Amino acid sequence: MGNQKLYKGSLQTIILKLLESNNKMYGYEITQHVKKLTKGELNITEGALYPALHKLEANGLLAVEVAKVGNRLRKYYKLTESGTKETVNKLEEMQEFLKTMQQLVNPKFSL
Amino acid sequence: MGNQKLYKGSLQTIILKLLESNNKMYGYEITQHVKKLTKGELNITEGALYPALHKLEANGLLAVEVAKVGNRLRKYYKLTESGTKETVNKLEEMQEFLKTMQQLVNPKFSL
DNA sequence: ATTAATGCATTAGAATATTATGTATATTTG
DNA sequence: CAAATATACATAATATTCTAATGCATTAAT
Repeated sequence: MGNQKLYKGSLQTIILKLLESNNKMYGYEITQHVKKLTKGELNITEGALYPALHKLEANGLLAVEVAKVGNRLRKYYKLTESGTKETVNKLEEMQEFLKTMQQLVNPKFSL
Repeated sequence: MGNQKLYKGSLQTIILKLLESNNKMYGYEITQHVKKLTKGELNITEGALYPALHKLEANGLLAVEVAKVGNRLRKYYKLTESGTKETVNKLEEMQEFLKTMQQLVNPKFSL
């Protein structure tokens, strides 16, 4: 790793995209999913994840559904209607960002 | 804009890449260059730029060369040897990051 | 002559993350 | 079966990095 800081600012978008694809997920599941998807490159820490989830919930983009599995608590998050719309925006912004950054650092171009 | 926060963490890399391409640049020049290159999408503020430049300098990646243009002060920054090496690393990390993020948000894939 | 642009810089505050810590249950392994 | 690891939530202290605001001074444009 070492480039963790590049991911700063993209956590919300990542969470929203995951929930768009998977309908509902719980916190721990998200961290493991992302770890696997990125082959260990991105490790979401709890200190980042839970505040992010709570904020998205407070902003009305996510809804919570508590489930009891065995004797353990699990909080499933899913997109609200508003969250689904916002996901589209955030993904567009991300694509725009990636395109721009790609241009900026492309070794083929002299800036 | 609105997606400025996505650029968080990538400023150093952007600066290094610009200096790799242009040999030497001064602060204001960097902001204008980036603004133009990104068609106004990324506006580097002074409060972000100067601390970043000073930090890169303190870390030995940049060297300063003061010039007087007319009656005005100008500080040209250029890569040191160590800075040139670090630029390669940072650009590799950035490419890795962009690739990973691209996968994460690619609408073709269900995560 | 006033405004906008150029050029440096710092400070207060916000946002976002890392690291450490806390609590508790469930599973694996020696 | 005991200990370690994994699962699952969460918060607090701290660090980093940025925006917004402010400040100073020179130069160009209207």
